[in-house]
Amino acid sequence: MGGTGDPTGVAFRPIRSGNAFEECVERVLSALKLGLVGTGERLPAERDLAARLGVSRVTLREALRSLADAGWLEVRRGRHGGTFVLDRAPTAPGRSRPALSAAELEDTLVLRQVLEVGAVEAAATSTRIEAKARLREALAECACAQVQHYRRADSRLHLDITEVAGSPSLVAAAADVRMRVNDLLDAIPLVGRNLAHSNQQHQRIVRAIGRSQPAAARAAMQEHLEGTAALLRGFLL
Amino acid sequence: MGGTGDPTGVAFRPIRSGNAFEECVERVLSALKLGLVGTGERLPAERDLAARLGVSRVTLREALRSLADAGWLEVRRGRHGGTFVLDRAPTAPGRSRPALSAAELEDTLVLRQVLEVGAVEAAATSTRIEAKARLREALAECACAQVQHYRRADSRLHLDITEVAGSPSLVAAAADVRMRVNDLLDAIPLVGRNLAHSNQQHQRIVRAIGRSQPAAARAAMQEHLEGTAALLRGFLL
DNA sequence: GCCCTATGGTCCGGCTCTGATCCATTGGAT
DNA sequence: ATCCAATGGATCAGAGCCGGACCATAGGGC
Repeated sequence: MGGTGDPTGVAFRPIRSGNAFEECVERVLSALKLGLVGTGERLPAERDLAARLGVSRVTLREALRSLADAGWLEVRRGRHGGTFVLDRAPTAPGRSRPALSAAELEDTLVLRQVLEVGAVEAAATSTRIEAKARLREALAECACAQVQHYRRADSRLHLDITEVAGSPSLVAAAADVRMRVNDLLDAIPLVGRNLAHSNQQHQRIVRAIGRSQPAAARAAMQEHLEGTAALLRGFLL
Repeated sequence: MGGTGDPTGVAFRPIRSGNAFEECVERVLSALKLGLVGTGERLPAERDLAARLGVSRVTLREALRSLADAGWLEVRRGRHGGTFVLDRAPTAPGRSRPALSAAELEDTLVLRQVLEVGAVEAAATSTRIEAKARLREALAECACAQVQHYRRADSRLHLDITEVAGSPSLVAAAADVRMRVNDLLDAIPLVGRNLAHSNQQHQRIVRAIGRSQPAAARAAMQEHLEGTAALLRGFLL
């Protein structure tokens, strides 16, 4: 598993992961699933969003259209119109994971481990008090989140933690791997018991960051991640 | 610096970093600069490489053409033809860095810190003996590398270390940030004194990985990175 | 000497995406 | 009541890119 011995595999991997339309759907869906835009909130105007994504408005519109058709978004016209996030997540079609190899799973888990543990350590050595203050809000929202919205609040909290480290590129990488992990988690059941445990660990992590204790933050995050890692290894292998 | 408070910045970042042609040039150039294909070696055949990069052959050819014009590559036709890597690196046009902000520098350095320190720790807990054996070769090549080729050997060694961690995605991320750091390093002088020091640290790192001592590997890598980080902060700010 | 194969070199039809322009709709400001 | 501004809706010419086919070149096997 892992390296095949061919060093060029890194540089010569595919440039495009899909066409522009698919990428747009993916990105907007990420924003929804990661809790970056909440229920009822409005996405940026089509012209703005298209510019931000570096994509033509026509292409973006197709993506938004398909997400609206799928029940994720609602589009309103007029003066204060826009694209709004609906509450009801579409009924996930129980598509079983198509033969996830052990190597792919390990790839995702190792990457997440490196990114999130490293990020939380950097966050604990950071002095961004505003960003740290935001963590307490996210922590509270996560603690009182309903079960069907827990994944979203959890992801948002983790990204807010990563944000404290002060590296936008790191946040982007963490968001990507987070989406991959979430896709895997969709395939296994979510038990309430894990939620309470998870919230305790979140609290420890945020506290360690607030007190600028890198080692404690590291340890807490490592333990936290080990939980879902074991869960995934157990269910998917 | 860092987070602007807008959480959607992560998801709504540009989808394409450039056109297909530019991306191809970038990728092949990475393979050369990171030492993934050595001097005199042959790149994959155009048809293969185009398929691997997920790009049309026409587009790839334009990229190879421009790299050949720039003196990086030589193209030969016929039975055992192909695209070969030339020895002489083209004379870098002394383009001064166009106003690198402190935030951008910190972004790159934090990301590298997280990725490489995390990777070396994962590598030290890994059991990939073949990959670990490769490290000693890379270490030796790096130790006896000529000054003008040092950057390449150094990059290759670091990527080989990352490879031991067993996560292809992690290697890809590390390669990206490595290129960013190399671009920054191009702007500052390279002193021979740093090289000897660097080689000692490399040795410590590889040894710790070989002996499966994660904490020692972490510490050695952290110290190693801190050196160039301080160098960059000093010269670029 | 002939042919076969693996490579680069060239061209073309068609698809995707872009950039721009204009239209349609809504609600607030005057 | 009228106008205006901010939004989504629609269309089109052209650029960029792709997939495939074919040609050109060199070396090795027969």
